[in-house]
Amino acid sequence: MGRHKQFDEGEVLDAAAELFWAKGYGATSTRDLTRETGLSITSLYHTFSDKRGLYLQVLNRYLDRTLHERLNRVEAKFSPRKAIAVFFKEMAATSLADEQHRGCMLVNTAIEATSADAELQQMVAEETRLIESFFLRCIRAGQATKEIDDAKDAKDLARALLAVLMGLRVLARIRPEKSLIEGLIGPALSMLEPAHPN
Amino acid sequence: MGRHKQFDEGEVLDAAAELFWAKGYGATSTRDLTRETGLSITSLYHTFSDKRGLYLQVLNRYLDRTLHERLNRVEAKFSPRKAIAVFFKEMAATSLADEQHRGCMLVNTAIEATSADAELQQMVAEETRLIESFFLRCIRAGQATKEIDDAKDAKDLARALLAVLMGLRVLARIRPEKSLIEGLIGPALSMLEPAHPN
DNA sequence: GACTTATTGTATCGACCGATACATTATATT
DNA sequence: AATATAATGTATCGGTCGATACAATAAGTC
Repeated sequence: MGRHKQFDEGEVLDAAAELFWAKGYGATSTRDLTRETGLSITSLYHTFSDKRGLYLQVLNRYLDRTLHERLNRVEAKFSPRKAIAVFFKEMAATSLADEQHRGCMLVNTAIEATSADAELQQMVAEETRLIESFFLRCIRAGQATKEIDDAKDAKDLARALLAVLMGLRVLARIRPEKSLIEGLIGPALSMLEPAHPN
Repeated sequence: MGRHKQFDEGEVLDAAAELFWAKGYGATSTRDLTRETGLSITSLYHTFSDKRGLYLQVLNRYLDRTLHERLNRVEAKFSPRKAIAVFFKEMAATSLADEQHRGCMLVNTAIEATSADAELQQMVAEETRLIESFFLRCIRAGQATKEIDDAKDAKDLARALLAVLMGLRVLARIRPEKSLIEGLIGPALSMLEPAHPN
């Protein structure tokens, strides 16, 4: 065998994520990446194939850490209704805590990825289906226990929640105001509430 | 005086919009713009100052035609509750009718514009406040006539509707499915409904 | 019709892009 | 220690970027 890597791959992906997340794929140059990661351009290409390969690994790492972990955790830990609420509250808190106002890397990718990169588009679309199906499972489970209004269509409810989430993440990037981001959650969650007498 | 322009400025802006809307600002080159508009690079720069100046004019024209017109029309023509519903339904129809799945140019700009262009960011933020205030006016007017649940906070309701709209436009770009885009509107509008007895 | 002024076309600038060639260095195996 | 192999550093490739210089052209004013 030969020489060992002198860097930690995870740390490099984190450093690259800083750039890709804040500036997007196109606006991040390979020079930017060498500066931020400390790696030479040769090592970058040797390890991650090319710029797009690096981006895909960065995005997958981001999704695992920011999204999948949260989805799994809240679904396992809370009642259906509560899981959705906690999910949104954590998303709001995470968004507001980011001083760079980078928004959501998935949403950013969704907007930047054109039809020229069908594979990436497909990946992003699939990820939103994952979120939608989380909402749908929670809603159906909650409807079974009357925790959630079962007069409403579960599929459409899940779709609406997905839209609220995407919107929250867009707004977090351009208008990272506590009152805006946190305020919108209440009415969104009220979609789930059973109708109550006046 | 000298020679007259040999092109219609509006047509040029429309042609440029095709590119900027579909590919974004950064991914559209000045060569692309000359090809699509038919203008020489000299005329482009002479007329619109530079690439960014052209983009700003394109965006403003887009907002006037796609957003402002619709806001003014539905608010003047329909009851508050109905105005919001028609606004969303038209947005859904417009989104689904776009075979190129370009989404919303305002949302696309919101995501692509980094803190490096504070002026553009401010412009986008201001535009979302315009939409939010439309929702807020409708909600308050609807609450006064009991057409909209007046037990809910009008500001937060408007914020939630804004998020749904942004989310709808994101989804329209990556998942332009009729059932998804149209389905999410029902639950979103149900946020406005007065609570009803079981 | 001479002159002025605005528009247009061509050719090109320096900068930066993603990517690679090639030599060098370091480490595991034998 | 010799050798094989992987990681690294430097230098640079051809291509494209946004923008401009400059000459040519056309249409207004006098």
